[in-house]
Amino acid sequence: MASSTTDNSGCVTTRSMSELWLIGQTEPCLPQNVLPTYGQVLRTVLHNTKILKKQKTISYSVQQTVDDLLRIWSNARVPVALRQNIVTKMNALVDEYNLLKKNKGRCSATQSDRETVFKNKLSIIFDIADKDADRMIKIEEDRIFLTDQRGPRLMKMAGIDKNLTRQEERSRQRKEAEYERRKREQTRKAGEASVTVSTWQESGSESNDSMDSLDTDHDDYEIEIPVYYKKQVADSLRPHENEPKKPRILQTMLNSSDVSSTLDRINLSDRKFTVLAAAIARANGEDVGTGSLSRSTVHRKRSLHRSMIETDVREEFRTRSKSVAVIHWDGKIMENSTDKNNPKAATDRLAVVVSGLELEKMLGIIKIPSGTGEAQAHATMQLLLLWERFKKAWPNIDQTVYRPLDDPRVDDPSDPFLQELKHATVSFLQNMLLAKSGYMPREDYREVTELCLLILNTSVCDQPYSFRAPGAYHLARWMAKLNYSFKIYLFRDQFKVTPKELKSLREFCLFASLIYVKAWIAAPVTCDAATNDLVLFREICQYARINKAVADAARQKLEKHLWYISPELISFALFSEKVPVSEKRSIVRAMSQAGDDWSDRAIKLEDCTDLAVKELHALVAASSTSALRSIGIDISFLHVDPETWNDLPAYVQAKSVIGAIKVVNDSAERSVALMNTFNKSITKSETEMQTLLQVVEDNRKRIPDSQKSTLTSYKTRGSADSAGSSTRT
DNA sequence: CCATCCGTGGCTCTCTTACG
DNA sequence: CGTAAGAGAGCCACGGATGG
Repeated sequence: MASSTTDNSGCVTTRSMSELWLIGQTEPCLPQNVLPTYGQVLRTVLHNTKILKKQKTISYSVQQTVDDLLRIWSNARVPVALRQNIVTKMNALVDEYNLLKKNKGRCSATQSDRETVFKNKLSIIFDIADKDADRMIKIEEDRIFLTDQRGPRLMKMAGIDKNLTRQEERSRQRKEAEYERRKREQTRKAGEASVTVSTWQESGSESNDSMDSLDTDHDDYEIEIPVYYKKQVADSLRPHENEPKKPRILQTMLNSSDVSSTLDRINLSDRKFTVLAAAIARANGEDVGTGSLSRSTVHRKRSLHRSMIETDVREEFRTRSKSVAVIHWDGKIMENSTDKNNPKAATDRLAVVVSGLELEKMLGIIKIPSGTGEAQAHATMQLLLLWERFKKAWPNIDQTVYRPLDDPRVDDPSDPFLQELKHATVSFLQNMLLAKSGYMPREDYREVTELCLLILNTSVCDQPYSFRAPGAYHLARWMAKLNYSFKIYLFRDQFKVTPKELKSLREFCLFASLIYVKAWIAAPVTCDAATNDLVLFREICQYARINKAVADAARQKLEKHLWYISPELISFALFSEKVPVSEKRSIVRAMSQAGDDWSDRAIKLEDCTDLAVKELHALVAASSTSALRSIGIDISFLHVDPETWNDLPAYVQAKSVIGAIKVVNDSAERSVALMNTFNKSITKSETEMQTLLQVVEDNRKRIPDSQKSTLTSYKTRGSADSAGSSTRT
């Protein structure tokens, strides 16, 4: 606010000055649309005497206030008591207040009781109605109004509702402040004018006269102004020469998208930056009052810059040369901070990242909108609660005593399906563990593998397996879910779980250990993805015999994720070791029959019917060949028999290209971590969140560390900086 | 005169801390 | 150990200021 705190004298008052003990801010006049309360009357009386300091006595002020009061009551058409009685009543009020104030230092119970009583009294009506008023009032509406004013005090005159009155009250206060400001501004301008005159006429007396005529109150501030303007006038005589460069760091900071993006990156709130900006500007010798600086301004500017940077980043990404790129995604359950209706609900966030040659770009982090996503999020959240319990119980659990899966269905001799699965899984996982450790993408994969083997009652190594303590669940959602469930299930004897929980845990572990883990672990191998997915799909269909509900749910889920057997990617199967040569021949034949038509795009496999009995070559479509060609692979080997492909350099090279495409989600997981950091800060709106994440990613990329060399040389984004500031000036 | 900008108040929510 | 209070956050609406 412009009213400076240095003005301790004169007509300008500060809030702290007009603050009175126990009753708050003084009021220059009574409220016009209600019947005033004790508090309002007292505040007005004291305003006239204490604040204005016009040498008005208490009794004079009381008289004035009584007049005002009578006018208001007559507006309300309520008959009032005799004037003399009102004056007496008001004097008594002032006396009571003064007496109370005199003893305010005392800490006795009596005093505090008195204060409370008095405080309560402040908010009730200062009743000056005639004692027969109720009988005398003819209009029913007026009677209701008086009754209301004596009680809840909700009504206002002329039927104005409460909100409107509050607005009016605000508006009135604004007008008052504005009036004071304008008065000072006039004084200041008068000072300026007079100085100009005085420099011309070499006479200072006139300026004093003009100021006197304008305002009788002088203070330091008003006196200083002419000096300043004298300097200005003096400077204007020789312009562009000695003019001190006005520091404009405030504007520059606000208009710099670089500053804005850095703020986003370091997760600084609007308000904090507002304070910081003021401090910086002041350190730079700039008057904060001249520029625009408020939390709202900062908020708007940041929002603006965010969207600008985002469009910039997107445009840059769109126009850059395209090469082979892969989409990664990774999900995590987190609290849905951008949903206003239900902020505590869990949602499934899916980070989508595209990576390729010298390129890694986060496309966005989306909410999974589908019902299954929500249901899954809900389920996982439930599991998290269980997990929390388990974590607490962990220290008391004997790690050497665990019980593997003991479901009778596995050993059912009438149905060998599960047993076959078990054998396949165990041998697969053991191979996996024995294979060169480099194959394990990450440690948590290994853990899941080992847990799975334990579930299937297979020893992992000679010595007793040492379990990891349950950690934070910052893992990818499936990984986490597998991890929790396996561990809890293994120690189900030592950890209290409800029968219902146990049942669902068993179902989950059965399915996961026999089918899911195998597919999950094998998923990173690009070349085998197609055939793996197909096998997985078949297994799930067969699993319906064991548990139809689980199988159906899994199949529905999988049907949405069958990218690798979509027409465009099915050709990757040509490079798989797992696909028999005969099948490869069929695929090639199908490809040559289907032609090479890029226009028929099909990223997603639409038709899932009969998938369980289809072979890979049945999924080939027109875009299969062209997709292969489009990523820069020499497809000449297609004309040769698959038997001899491994001898062809073109094939070997193509295979390495395909194999190099990462299916593992490191980058996506980084993005998830990013999302996690900003989940509950800076913004609450979804679109802002998206732009924010883009901005932060961009900033992190441009400024990877805080070394001086980095800081001095990083490329700033957005040339609109200077344009922005110039338009403002 | 109108469009746009700016600052403030107010709302709701979360997180921390002090207190009983 | 639970709870109330307070601080701090984002965001929206509103009204005044301002500049073309």
